[in-house]
Amino acid sequence: MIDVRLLRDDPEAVRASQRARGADEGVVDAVLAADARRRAAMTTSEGLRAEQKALGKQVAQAKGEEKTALLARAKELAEQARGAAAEAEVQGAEYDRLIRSLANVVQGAPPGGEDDFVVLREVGSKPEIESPKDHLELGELLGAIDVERGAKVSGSRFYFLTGVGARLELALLNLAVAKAVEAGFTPMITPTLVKPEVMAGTGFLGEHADEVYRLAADDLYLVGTSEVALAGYHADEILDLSAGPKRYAGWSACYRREAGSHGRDTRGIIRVHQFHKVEMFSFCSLDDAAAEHERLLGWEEEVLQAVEVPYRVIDVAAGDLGSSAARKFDCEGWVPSQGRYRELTSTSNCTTFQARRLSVRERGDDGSTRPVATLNGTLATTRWLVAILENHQLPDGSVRVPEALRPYMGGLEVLTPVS
RNA sequence: GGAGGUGUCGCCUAGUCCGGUCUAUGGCGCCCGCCUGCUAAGCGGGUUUGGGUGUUAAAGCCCAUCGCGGGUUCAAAUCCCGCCACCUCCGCCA
Repeated sequence: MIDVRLLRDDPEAVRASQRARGADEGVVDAVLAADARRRAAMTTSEGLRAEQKALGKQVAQAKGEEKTALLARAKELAEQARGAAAEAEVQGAEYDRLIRSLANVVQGAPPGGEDDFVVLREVGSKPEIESPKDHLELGELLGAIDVERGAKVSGSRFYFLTGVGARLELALLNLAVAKAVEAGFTPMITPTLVKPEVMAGTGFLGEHADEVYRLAADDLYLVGTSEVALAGYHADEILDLSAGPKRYAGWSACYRREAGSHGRDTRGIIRVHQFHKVEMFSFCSLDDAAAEHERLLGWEEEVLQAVEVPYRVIDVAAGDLGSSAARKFDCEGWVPSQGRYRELTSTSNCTTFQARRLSVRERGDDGSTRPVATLNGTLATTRWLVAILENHQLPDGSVRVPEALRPYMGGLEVLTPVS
């Protein structure tokens, strides 16, 4: 949810943002009109209510005939007040629906759609591999990935990580947690089922609602990332951020329906319904948010470098941002079998968009409250196994274990094919 | 799944039976001031949150807020219904 004051004071800024996203800018004026109606209805309703309360006090003290007369008047007023309150509620709900339909105001992202990203830098050198095997072939050789049985048990886009595959994922996630702890994050293991208001608060029930698994019988949602639970962690709280941002590293399973991506990335574990992720989440002051965003990106790059995967950093275009994000940087790892970069991390600055919906605030110097900024970023996911396996493969199908992961794999240096 | 209990403005707490005098009591903590070599004590004042109105900004005024949502009533912390969380016990169960 964006700041209604920004909308009133500078509607053109919001229209420009909507244009940059390729979204409907007419909503801006619809919200403004609804806001005016809402406030008018509220003033009427509150005035009547004040009158009613005053009269109520007279009723309490009056006696006999006077009381009877006042009571008659009070009943009439109560009826009017009820009507006005109902009208105010209708207008308020309409305003709420409209303002929640607005995406966050873009901040510095390049204009355009999915293909209009800007490459900020490329890091690491791509390995020279003659006819590289893809991650699934490697995974099967190593006894690390079993998609056939995944499909047997759960359907397409499910898999088992087996043996060294399971160990490799645990090693990767543990490395990520260790890095996070080193950087001062509080590690968290989060719920993966959340209430509707939390899911809505993070902005995932907007245009991407069909990506989310819902358990109708319990009215709960399966999270697509621990960002959801972490954002909700401080809902309805007033935080003290005077000592700096509150930083959490969430470890969780993530669930995605992948509706609308039929036929894309059907091979292997690039696009799956369930995976694991270590996610950074930061609550910080709005003033500090852009700098914090750079820091999150820095930590992502640190882990990518630790596992020795070549990558590039892109500044995601406005039209490809989620509704909560004002700006987003992705790190894309090199995938030799595809000869291209694929998304491995994504860090978003959601400014105050999520915090407003979830009511996460901090206290200003003057004692007033204001919404905080929230940011998130990927520190490691199951998908990284694709890049790790492929970039470190050897001609015989063995895979060199990056040094940083070895301590988490009992010192194992090379994964070798099982006979 | 069943029975009982609890939920009040940071924390503790009064009020709920019997609706209006609740503009929610008191203590602790915190903030401001006074007083006193300093500190402590003492004294006085302030201290939920959201919104509306107003303004250069503010003050002020108004509405809502006693776990959440409904209902009854001229009027609800208080009465009724539903839900949630926590505690105690019973049953069941990886």
